[in-house]
Amino acid sequence: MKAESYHHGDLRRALLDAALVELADQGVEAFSLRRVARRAGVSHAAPAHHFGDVQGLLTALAAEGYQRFIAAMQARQDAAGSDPQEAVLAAGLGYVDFALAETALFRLIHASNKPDYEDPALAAAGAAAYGHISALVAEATGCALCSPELTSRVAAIWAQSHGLADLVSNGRLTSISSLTGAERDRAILTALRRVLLD
Amino acid sequence: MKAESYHHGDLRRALLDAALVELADQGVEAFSLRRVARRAGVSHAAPAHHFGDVQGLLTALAAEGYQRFIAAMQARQDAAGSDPQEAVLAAGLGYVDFALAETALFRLIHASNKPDYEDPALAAAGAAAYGHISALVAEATGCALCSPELTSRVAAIWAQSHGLADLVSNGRLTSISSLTGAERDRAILTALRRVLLD
DNA sequence: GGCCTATGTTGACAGCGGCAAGATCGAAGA
DNA sequence: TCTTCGATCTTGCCGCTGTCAACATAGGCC
Repeated sequence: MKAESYHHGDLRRALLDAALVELADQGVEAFSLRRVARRAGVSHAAPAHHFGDVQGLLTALAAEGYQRFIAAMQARQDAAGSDPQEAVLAAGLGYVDFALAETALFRLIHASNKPDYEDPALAAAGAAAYGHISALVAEATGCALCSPELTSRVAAIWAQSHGLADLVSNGRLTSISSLTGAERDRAILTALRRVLLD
Repeated sequence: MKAESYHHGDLRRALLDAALVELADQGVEAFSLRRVARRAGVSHAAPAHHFGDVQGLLTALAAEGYQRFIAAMQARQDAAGSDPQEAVLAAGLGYVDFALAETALFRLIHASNKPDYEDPALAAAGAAAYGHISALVAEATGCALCSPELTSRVAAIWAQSHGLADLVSNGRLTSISSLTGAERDRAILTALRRVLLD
């Protein structure tokens, strides 16, 4: 992990970190691979050896994004009680947390076609996120796994969480995005609770 | 409206039309101003005289997008009965219709920061969309206009419609996006009905 | 010790958005 | 009717981008 040598040591990791900063700074739409390389202190063509092209880098970044996304939901669940229905609501709060804290990453995952979603690692990461929510809803509703009833309920909960996260992080729902902290949490919980759970 | 003359006649309109095609073809992220100009059969610098820069063009396009968006909701409402609650559900269906039929335009409006949302025309178009839904929910719930109760309910309905539209148009909710026609409508309605209206 | 491959660099290319300077046209006023 | 003037459109340039090919370096394996 030498700092100044010709070979970097862990350039792949360094590029991913730089890309996260670039993404937060510039957003998905203005993302520049050359700027990422500059941030990492490396020539503009170096990333190609690790990610192929810009799509490769964004695909890897999206896979990491899904992990952070799940972690954000899990963090709220850990803070909440063990009641299954509370867990669903907590996950919804975490969903919105993630959209607000890492908006660009959220958009990369949910509103961009730059990543390659056929990529196995990315597909797996996405499936893990779906599985996470699905399991929560299954517990809260008592629906059998893979039952039509469950998928229908998951769709409703997911859509509500996602809609809130997207609208609030974009500033489209000013009635909520103008709030902060506990007040915002309360407003989001109110909306989440409007979705029938049982 | 001469076709082959040096001066186009209505290049502004022609550019907007070409931009709609470009948007549908390439998506927001790969949108190219020069390609729009080529589509319109005009030099690459011509659009600048009508829209300033690419942001200007996309801003104008987004404003038109909002009108189409409202029209899509209205179309479903017209097909539905006059019951206020049915109207809300119909608008939700129209919301999803729009996201599926004009995905790129939907993304331009809801998940892009390329347009300038400070632009008065665009801000007005966006406010009109909010007002449209808000009025529907007010009628369906009997809440007073501008009451906190109403804004809270609007948030819930809006989020559900938006979440469904976004997830389905992105193919994230395969359980719904794999359906078509009446089957899909039914699945969406089921999810929409899970949001409490009264 | 000597090669070999992974990992870097440099330089080129076309396409992009934006700007400046020139060409063309339509219309308004002398 | 003629002329001038401003709006509209073109051409050409700039720096930026992503990608590719050719070359440099270094660490590991025989």
